[in-house]
Amino acid sequence: MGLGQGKGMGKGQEQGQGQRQGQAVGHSEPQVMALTLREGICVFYDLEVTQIHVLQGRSSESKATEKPPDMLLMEIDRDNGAIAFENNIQQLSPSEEGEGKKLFSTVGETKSQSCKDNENLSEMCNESKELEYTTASEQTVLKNAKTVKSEACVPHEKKGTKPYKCSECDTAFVTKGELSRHRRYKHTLEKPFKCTICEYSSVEASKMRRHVRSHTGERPYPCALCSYASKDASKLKRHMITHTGQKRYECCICQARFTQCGSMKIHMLQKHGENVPKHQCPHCNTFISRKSDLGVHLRNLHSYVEEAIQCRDCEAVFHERYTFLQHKKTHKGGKRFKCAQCSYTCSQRSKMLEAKCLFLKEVKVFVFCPNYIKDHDSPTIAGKSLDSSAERGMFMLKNTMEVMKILSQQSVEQEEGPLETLPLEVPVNSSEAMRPICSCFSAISTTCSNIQNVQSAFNWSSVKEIDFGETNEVSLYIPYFFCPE
DNA sequence: CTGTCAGACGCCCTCTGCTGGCCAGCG
DNA sequence: ACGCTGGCCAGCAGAGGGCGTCTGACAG
Ligand SMILES: [Zn+2]
Ligand SMILES: [Zn+2]
Ligand SMILES: [Zn+2]
Ligand SMILES: [Zn+2]
Ligand SMILES: [Zn+2]
Repeated sequence: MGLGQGKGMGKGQEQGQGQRQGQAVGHSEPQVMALTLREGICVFYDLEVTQIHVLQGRSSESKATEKPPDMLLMEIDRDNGAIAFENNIQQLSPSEEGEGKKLFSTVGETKSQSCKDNENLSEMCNESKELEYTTASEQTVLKNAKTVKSEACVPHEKKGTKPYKCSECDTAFVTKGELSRHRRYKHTLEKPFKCTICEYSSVEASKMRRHVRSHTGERPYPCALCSYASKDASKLKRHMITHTGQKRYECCICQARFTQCGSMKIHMLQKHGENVPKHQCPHCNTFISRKSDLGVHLRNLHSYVEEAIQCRDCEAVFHERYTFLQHKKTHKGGKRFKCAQCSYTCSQRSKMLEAKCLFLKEVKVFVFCPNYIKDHDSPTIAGKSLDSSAERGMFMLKNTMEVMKILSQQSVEQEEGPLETLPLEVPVNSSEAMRPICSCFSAISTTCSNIQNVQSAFNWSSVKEIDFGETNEVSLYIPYFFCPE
């Protein structure tokens, strides 16, 4: 028990001293999520920096800035509990932060503040020290008093007990070993322990042992209450909280409670933030607040579907759900099927079939990327000159589809070597990767009511006359409409 | 015996991504 | 009206960083 007490207390002190906010972990983005409430302004670290797009707010001052979005300003509107995010901020100095009030709390700490309840005694003792940094009126306390820095706030620490001071960041340690370990973590980045299976390396041997379990799947820490087993002890401890139903983290604005700190941070960002960056889908114009949800979106709507999706209203076939849904909309309302030979129109292929006004013809086309078209006034395939304007139109038609980049890359590689600027997300030279082309084209083709329109709109008249036979040809099905008569 | 040191252990933290329930919008 | 769908959301676990403390070996 003495151990536990000492540990908890030491931890609080250390983290107060460590003061990672300003120095920001050095090798990675600032990760500390402490919010410091000071004159209504909070510094909000640790926003996702991988986000793709920043939504423009209603106010035009949310202009693009060179500043990396590793931290944003968050202004609390006390009246409505909103937090406004801005891009330009000035960072509070650590001492300023120390004077601030923390916006985060844990339920346990709130209880320990009142110094009663049946909290684990040692825990209370550990946490009680943190109380002096908080006023009862404040809603929140940051776990472990993370932002508290000055030594005045660490009364048990005597000067001189940490004689080993880091020359690069002023952090002090009790032993030389701690200092050298700290230097490896923060400054030299020396990682003597290398994994033989992957590229991972670590500062400490124990970290390597822990890492190796991710390869072996070994789970030495079984839960006594369920079938779960963990790879390390702290994961099991975290898991056990799920059996108690305890929600240690509380949102200071709406008092919603959460099981994990990260959940609360996401909540605060998404629920109480304004101008919060969103993720834009690279394939469509959808903006999604969470990166993981964008992943779901990509899997559900933009992934290749092995089993072809057949449109009920026409011959179009799709391997991507999103394209299919877009296509379906074209059947809505308007009479998209028009006989090229008479005035008959209808909205569904089936009706056209009933009227014996539809048949489909297969044509083949080539695909080029914009760079290729740009660099080749007269692209050739199999020695045959192509109508560049027609091909250009062809490409422009398809340029929005990511998969076109794949094909484009393929065609460029054949003639010019790799193209460095186009990202690849599915394997090049994969026949599967080529299939969605049909879906793409089908979606586009629905904008034209007949082949004449298609030809005039995209200047395709020459396309179907070309003698094909190269690898990057694509079969398309163009609807022809005519009356049997 | 005592101090020092390296290695080991354990804790706490963050970031990340998946999952399934919820719910509003839409056909 | 109703079922479906897809974004929103909290729960949760995997992986890893950083550091306080313990422990055993060893030198003085
Ligand atoms: Zn340092
Ligand atoms: Zn490895
Ligand atoms: Zn369990
Ligand atoms: Zn809230
Ligand atoms: Zn999309």
